[in-house]
Amino acid sequence: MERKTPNIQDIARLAGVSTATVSRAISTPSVVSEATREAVFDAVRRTGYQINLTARNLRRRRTGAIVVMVPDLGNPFFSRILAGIEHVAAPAGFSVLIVDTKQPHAEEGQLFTYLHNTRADGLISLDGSLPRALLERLDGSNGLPPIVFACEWMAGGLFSKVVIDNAAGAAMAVRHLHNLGHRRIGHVRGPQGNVLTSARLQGTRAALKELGLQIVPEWFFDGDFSLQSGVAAARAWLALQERPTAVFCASDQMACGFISELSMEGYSVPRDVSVVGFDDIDIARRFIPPLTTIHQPRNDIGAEAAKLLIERIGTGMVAAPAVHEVLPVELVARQSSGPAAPLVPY
Amino acid sequence: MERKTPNIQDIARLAGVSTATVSRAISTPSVVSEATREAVFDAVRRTGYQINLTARNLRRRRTGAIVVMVPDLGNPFFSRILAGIEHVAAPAGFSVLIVDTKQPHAEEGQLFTYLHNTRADGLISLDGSLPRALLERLDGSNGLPPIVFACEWMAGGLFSKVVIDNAAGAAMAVRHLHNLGHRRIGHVRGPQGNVLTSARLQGTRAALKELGLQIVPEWFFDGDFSLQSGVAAARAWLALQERPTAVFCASDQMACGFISELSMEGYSVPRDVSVVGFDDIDIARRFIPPLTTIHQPRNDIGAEAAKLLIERIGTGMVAAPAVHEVLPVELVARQSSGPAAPLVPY
DNA sequence: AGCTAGTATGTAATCGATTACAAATTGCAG
DNA sequence: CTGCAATTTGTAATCGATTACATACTAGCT
Repeated sequence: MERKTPNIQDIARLAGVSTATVSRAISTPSVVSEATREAVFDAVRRTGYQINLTARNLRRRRTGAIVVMVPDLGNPFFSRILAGIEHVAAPAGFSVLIVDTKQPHAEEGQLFTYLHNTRADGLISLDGSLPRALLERLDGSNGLPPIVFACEWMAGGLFSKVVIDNAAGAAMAVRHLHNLGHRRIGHVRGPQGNVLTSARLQGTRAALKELGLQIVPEWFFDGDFSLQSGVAAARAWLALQERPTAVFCASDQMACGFISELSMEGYSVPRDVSVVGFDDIDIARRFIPPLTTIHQPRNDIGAEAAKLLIERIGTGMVAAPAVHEVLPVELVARQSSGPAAPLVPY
Repeated sequence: MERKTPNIQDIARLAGVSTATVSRAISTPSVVSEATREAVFDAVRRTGYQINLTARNLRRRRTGAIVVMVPDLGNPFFSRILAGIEHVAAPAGFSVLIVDTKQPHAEEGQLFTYLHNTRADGLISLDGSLPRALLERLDGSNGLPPIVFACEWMAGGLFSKVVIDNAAGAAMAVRHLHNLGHRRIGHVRGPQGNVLTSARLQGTRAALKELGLQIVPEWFFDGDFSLQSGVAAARAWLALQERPTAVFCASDQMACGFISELSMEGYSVPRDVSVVGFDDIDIARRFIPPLTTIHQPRNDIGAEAAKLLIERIGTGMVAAPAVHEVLPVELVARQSSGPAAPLVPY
């Protein structure tokens, strides 16, 4: 048994060549002669040699890793996006490093070490609320790694991003409800200050206005994308004197929480109120009733973001213009939305 | 603007000391004099110097990263476990690297490069079906990194693991149904060959036997933990002449799929059949009806696994005996399970 | 003053690869 | 047989930190 893992020197000795040749045989086989190549590969096989990536990366001035910043790892919404990222990054030779930005240890100082280019060659952020100060120092300008946002983004358009048309999605949801005959439509918002919240809110407002429907402030409920906040919205809905007959929730999780709470209180969806979600998470089609929602291609978002980032890393990340990719959304009509009840209760 | 990021030499020059002193000022501040320390820190501040982790890691012969192997990143069951791992690993100075073992690129050869110690200092696997051949070469013996399994594990007890008592959990579920008066109890299995599948199946069988209930083969449905397989099990249940009055599903996802499909066919839970799940995923408490299930402390599982691994990495990973940690599960009774109907229909 | 112990710093080797440059070898045309 | 280009290989510098060892200096004691 070896005392330690073999290194390139050991291979060189065994194959009777220099380390330079070993390196070449491994990285650019075409430039070494048939015979030497075989000798080297044979030595590699015999020893089980594995290249030391740390050393290679040091010399090549790269890390072979990309960091993904996730607002909340516990939220299943992100799982498929991560899968999409991993699906593209791994074959391209990049490891995927994940950071939960909402963890207490992820304060500005800590985050910066992740962004720094000795840790990763690039960064994908699913969190649009990273401290500005942090990012201004980044994105290629100072030799620091390129950044791509996905799902969420930062105002200003400075950074590349892969997103969906949130306003359009929201408008689709509202129009769908309108088509079903609903004229009193409410909305459960995402968390304050979130870009998705404002985009979906704005889309909702615009569609309501366009359809000539009134915008009733009491019908706009606070939320934060979580199940629990959907529950809270349902309680608020129950407390209303005049209730909207349909509610568009800015996330499926909130829609589930909303329906669940109403159901516990003896109300039924869509009989008593129609509900539309946003995201099309896995459970949506199997919720009871199955959720009408705006489908987001989560896998593709992750994959596209990774593709974009890796491209940037490859091109020496010179201050290329930011790319803004917008992926399509579609309405998936299921059973949580139905025709509006006649104006006068039967 | 600098042409490139500053390195330790630049700091040394600026502070008027040697690189050795800079290194010491940063890693072990107590051994340098007050004055020098200040000079160094000042230079660091002025330049925005960030240590090059690749170089440090090369010299220290470590990577500062741990790899987590996830059977299916798209499955939300794993999200909280990842969060638990990240929560412990990040403050301890380890980055978390994730690999989806079910991706096509994750073949044996590829996987091995992840396991190799130039990539990571240790490995947490949530996948109990890694190729044996792969693992036999690992776990400290050859200077390769230590491994901890979490949730799933590999038969043989060679590796450390953090798990729950799956058989006990299954037995709790069965006993709960028995207490409610059910005498005809079925089970939806996990995927073939999975350790969780067999443990939960075995626990189910044992409890049935202990309670003097019959074990009817037709009441044991195939599944693979997914929503869709729960749907399939529901169809199988519907097709039966003699149906069990209660079904224990080996995962919440299957339980949701099962209930959902029955509901679409006009059946209602728990009126027509009681259902118990396993895992207590986030949506469980908000499903309709809220799911009775076996609660797994997913966050803790991840955190414990990370703690264990990091400990091992710290102690130079000499062939320490494998540690097998078993975390407690508990039954959470909600509304998907109810009293058995009287033997003769009303 | 002379000696010891302790503190602070510098010199240079080292981690394990990559690669610019030089040198050696081979092939072939003239 | 000579000369030149093309191919293959080796030498040694390099990436950016850490650390063993050596050295310089200070303080305290006899």
